[in-house]
Amino acid sequence: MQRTKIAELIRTEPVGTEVLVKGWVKAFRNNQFIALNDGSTGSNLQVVVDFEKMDAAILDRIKFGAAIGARGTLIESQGKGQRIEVVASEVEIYGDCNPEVYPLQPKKQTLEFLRENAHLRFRTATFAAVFRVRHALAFAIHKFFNDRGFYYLHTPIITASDAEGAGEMFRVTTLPFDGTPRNEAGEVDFTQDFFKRSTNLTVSGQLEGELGAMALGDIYTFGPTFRAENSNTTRHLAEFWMIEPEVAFADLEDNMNLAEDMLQYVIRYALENCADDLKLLEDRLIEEEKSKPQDQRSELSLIEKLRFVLDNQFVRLTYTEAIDILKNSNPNKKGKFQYPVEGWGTDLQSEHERYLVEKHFKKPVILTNYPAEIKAFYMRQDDPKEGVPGPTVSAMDILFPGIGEIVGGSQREERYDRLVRRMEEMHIPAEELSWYLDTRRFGACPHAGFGLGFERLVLFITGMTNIRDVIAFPRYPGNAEF
RNA sequence: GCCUCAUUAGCUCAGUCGGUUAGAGCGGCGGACUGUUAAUCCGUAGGUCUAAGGUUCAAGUCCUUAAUGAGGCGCCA
Repeated sequence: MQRTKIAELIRTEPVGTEVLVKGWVKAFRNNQFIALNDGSTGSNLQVVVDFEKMDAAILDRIKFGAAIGARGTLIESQGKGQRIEVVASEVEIYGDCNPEVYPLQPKKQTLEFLRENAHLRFRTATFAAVFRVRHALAFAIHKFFNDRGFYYLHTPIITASDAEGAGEMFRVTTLPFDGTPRNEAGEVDFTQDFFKRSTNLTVSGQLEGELGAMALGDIYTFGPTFRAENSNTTRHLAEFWMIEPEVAFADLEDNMNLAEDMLQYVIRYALENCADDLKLLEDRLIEEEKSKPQDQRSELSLIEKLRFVLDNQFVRLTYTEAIDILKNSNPNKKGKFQYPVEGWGTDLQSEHERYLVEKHFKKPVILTNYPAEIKAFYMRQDDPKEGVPGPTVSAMDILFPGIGEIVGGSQREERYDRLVRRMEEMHIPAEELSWYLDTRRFGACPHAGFGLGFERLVLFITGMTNIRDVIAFPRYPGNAEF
């Protein structure tokens, strides 16, 4: 007999038919009622067994966590709390689960405990919901770009370019640590390495992405990204997934529109396709915040927050405008900022970004036209503008409440001379990036793109608070478990 | 990397001013009940108080160092 998934049964409710269901025991109440979950939905299916007729040896093996199959008739539930249930005529045990040694318990477990048992945490309702939503978001991103005529470009994971300055890199090598080959100058001789040169894991697919965009028009990447920064926060991972669209014949305005459309599209997709899981995550968040003082709780529920992002345009303002707002803000005047906002030209601290997003505007904010000094070499140099103290670039950062920077992007500097001059100023070796500069020598065009931290998006949409809880097996300083 | 806080039963936590035998809930185990919904009821076992050193007549409690975890900051997506 063909097994039916629980999500299918709940959707179609084929009352009166014989069904076979397979899943894991989430509860066994009253020696009679099995709550069965197979991962197809957060909802459990109630399987009713007749303990007087059932083999006692089987009955005894129906434990929390055990994998079982149950065959029987699907009926309208005789009890409250669910619409349908299966009256089992036969129960088969596939895998026992000894409660004396099984780390999980049918109770609330802390996220910290589950993080240490990441190999088992998919089995909890919260994490199953997180990973179903994560899947839906990944799918929605591909759908969004595909429907708009973007091509999914796989940029390399191993890269020889060390010139981006996007962060510390993980070295990739097959050279031995003991007796590492040296050249005459005493330096490590990378000509003997696998690639005959020094290589690292990628910190960004952008430069390669730009190459694709110069022929395919609109491309995006969606792949693993590695940063060897010693970052210990709830927003950073050493291995994370990044989405990087790159669009030919586009300027900063187009770039902002694309990013805002994409974020709203995937949030709408999640609301429409993950309603049950989002409700579960919303309830979890409410429960978690009960232990917090009133003023630290969220003003909006999770689903309200997501709808709010859909219903409101993101605020767009320049760095220069943001500095003015911050300078004149109450916390700045009263000395409440740890880093007082004094002048134009320094980077914003996360407390400043939080103030703008969470207190001043209370909605997502796109900050643009940052000082050139604090941004990457490839960003397009703006024309001087009245009231702006120094040179700026066509950069944009999208700031989300609770997350901070979720998107960072820019219009790219397509003018060869200006790009090369900027690289010289920033001591970036042009010869190493000659392939990149070729895009500016042959058929250059205005273009723009951005990077979206996928886990930060998942974090925002699931209402989880630690990025280590929205990726299956998080990698961060001191931890590469599982 | 810096700052703050934490570490007591399988899990979540309480433990008073340093003072006799370290407690609770959940979970486990045994039993009862049998239309339950975190099932309920009765009984029961379970502890190197993170580690090492120190102060003291006496340390879960005070001090030092370390490990691990959490949160904040920096770096950023």
